[in-house]
Amino acid sequence: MHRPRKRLTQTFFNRSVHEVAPDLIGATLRIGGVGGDIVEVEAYHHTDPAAHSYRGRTDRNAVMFGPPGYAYVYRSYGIHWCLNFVCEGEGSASAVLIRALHPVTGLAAMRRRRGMSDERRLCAGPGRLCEALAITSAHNGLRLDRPPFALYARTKAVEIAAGPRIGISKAVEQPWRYGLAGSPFLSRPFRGGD
DNA sequence: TGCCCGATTAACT
DNA sequence: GTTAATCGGGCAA
Repeated sequence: MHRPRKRLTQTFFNRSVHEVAPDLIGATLRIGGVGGDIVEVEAYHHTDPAAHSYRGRTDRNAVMFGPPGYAYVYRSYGIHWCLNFVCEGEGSASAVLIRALHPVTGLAAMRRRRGMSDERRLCAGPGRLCEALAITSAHNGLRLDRPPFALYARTKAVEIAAGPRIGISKAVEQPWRYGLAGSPFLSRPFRGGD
């Protein structure tokens, strides 16, 4: 006998990104039944110069200005897709970037989509993760508590590492990247020994 | 309008 | 270590 895992709903996301981001480490994310456990994320608050929402609303970032608990998907470098979860109250325009997963469910589909087999690299990076889960602009603005999304709270305590975010040029020293300490599925290790 | 840069990645040397 | 792929936003003109 076991309890069903707790689904993450709007209540979970209706908090500061700096609370939600570390709480997502160890949570389970599946899209269309394919996915795994979140091992790396980054927080982007609207007052943060590195956030897309910092300079105000545009067609691209409009979902960030809506209610929490929705997916914000954007095109990166004109090539890759990146997945974010919108947080805080409507209009706060803050989100958490999902950077890496420990692949668990639907490994064959992920390997096929990625064109490679190494589990450690299937979802180790925001663009790679979206390719493995077949996330595109079609997912932008979708609710996270309904299909095709399925999100569940972590079931065990985890050791969380924090450090500077990756690939940005503003607010580079803010330690708003969070990860599962020691995980082999991170896009990059944390300094000081993940 | 034109130009530069970016929450990236894989394939190079 | 470097580079190319490729597109939306921001800003100057």
